[in-house]
Amino acid sequence: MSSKTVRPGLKSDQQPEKSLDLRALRRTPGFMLRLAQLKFFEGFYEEFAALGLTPATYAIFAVIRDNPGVPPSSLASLLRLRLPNLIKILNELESSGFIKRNRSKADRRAVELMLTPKGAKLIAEGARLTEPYNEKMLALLSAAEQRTLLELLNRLLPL
Amino acid sequence: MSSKTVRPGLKSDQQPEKSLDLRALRRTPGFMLRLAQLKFFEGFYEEFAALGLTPATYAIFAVIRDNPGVPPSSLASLLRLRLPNLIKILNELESSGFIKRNRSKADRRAVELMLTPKGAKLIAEGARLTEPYNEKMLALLSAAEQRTLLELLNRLLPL
DNA sequence: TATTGTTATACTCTATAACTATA
DNA sequence: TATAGTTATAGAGTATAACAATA
Repeated sequence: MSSKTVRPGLKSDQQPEKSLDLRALRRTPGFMLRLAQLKFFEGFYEEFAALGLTPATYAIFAVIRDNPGVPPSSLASLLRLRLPNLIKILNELESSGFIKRNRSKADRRAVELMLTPKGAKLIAEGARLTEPYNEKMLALLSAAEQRTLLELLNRLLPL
Repeated sequence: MSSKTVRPGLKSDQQPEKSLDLRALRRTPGFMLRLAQLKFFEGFYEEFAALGLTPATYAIFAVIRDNPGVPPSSLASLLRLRLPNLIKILNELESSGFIKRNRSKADRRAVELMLTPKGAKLIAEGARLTEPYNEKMLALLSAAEQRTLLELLNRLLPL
């Protein structure tokens, strides 16, 4: 993976602001979700920097791994990426040798995405970092609470 | 507020992808948090489009309302915005007459942010939309589950 | 004509560097 | 010298329009 994808992220040395009334924002799920997502993404860049994986490429690799032959259009709608933006990422991943594009024989407009052995190796290495990464991000919650949070998010989002 | 801040968002007519193995992503909190945040932000733009409020300006207004005199630096670190990016938003809000900047008498480098009556009126109108908006976004969860989700997010994030 | 993939491109968001004025 | 605010600007993410190939 190219190293330019590794971002610095916000400095983590900033302690929570004191003596401000934040009750309104704390009761705002959308705001709290944004902060939570920032926390996870910043932690991701630190944890997976060595592999050059970003949240987007990690998800792309995982879906292709579990669904070989998935077309770009399905991948885009699933990951909530616009097709042209996904195509740009796929172009980089293909020219770097991580994925392969096959034309479908049934419908020659359609493209079937596959991991190359190099791509399969990369996502396998990434998968080994996933458990400790999630544990670090969720460390402030008990094991039961972690399961509850994940379950509530899944019910909130009809995937 | 300027109408250019109203964004279309993703089409909501896309039904969840069927017959794909998404178990890995469903067990990935970071990915689910991203989807949840997208859902809330897209819903926000629809709900608050008439007022011209964005998630960012809503949060800015709410913090200044509850903490009159708060300096831009505190606001930036609280909302996880870089100071230069916040300044650009504050410039627009001030030239539109929603906020006011005062120089601190104790330290003339410091700026104290206040809402104008026009700004106070706008966030008050926004606040009236907040309850039904949150209820719509969280409709797939029971009232108890909604409270649990919010509590878990708060514990995850030491504000 | 409609659909899949793709390119080109514009816009928004987010980042760093450098400047000012005060301390 | 250090800090708060600001400006300028570059980079990443995300949006639409238009096109080619195929159905």
